[in-house]
Amino acid sequence: MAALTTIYQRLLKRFGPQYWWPAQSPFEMMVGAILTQATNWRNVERAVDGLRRAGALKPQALLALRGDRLERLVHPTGYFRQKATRLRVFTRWFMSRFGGNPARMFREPHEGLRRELLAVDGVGQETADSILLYAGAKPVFVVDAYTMRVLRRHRLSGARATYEQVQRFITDALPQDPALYNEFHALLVAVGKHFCHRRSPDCTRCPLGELPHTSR
DNA sequence: TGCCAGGCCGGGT
DNA sequence: ACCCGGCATGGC
Repeated sequence: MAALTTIYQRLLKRFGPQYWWPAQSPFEMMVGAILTQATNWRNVERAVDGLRRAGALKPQALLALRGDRLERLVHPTGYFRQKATRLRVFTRWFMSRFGGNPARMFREPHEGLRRELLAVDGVGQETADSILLYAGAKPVFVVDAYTMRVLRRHRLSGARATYEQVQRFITDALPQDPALYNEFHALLVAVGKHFCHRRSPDCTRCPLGELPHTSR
């Protein structure tokens, strides 16, 4: 079976570097991480652009928005009431815990920081790990729906594998390198977007096609 | 037209 | 420890 590093190299050759996370600041990245939950990235871009035009991509500015204004700004991402609330809850935590200062936040060891993030309402494992890797450059691998599907369909993980199991499988097989984790996860999303959807899996032209795969 | 998108939470088994 | 329903808009 092909090692993960082989898959990584194959994907990099096929898709090229992905330059993740597409954000201009750590706070913008963290906002995007919440907005992209179960949502097309296209819609997130619209919302982030709106927030930028409103000058709300700074913690205190976001918190100064009226509730209904914030809801309208995040409206294109769906779940707009939940997400407006989650953004405010997260930002309040970020302000009170770290003074809204990302450098101070990521000075923390990532294990403890992960636990704190998970305690924030609206931040689950993927969102927490995304923030640690893509805003904080911590050596934490992000597992998402595409990661699960791609690995499953190529029989690199079991059908019932959990988030933690997949995460450990990957981090145990690769050097502990944030830049590598960054690129690999982004590439898994790229290949997933092209070839690995929930239904009607078109794995035949997948760059990993030499590997055996199932339709789930 | 329906199905899906870079999840998370709370309640039930 | 899972499993499910709710949350909601925009694109192809």
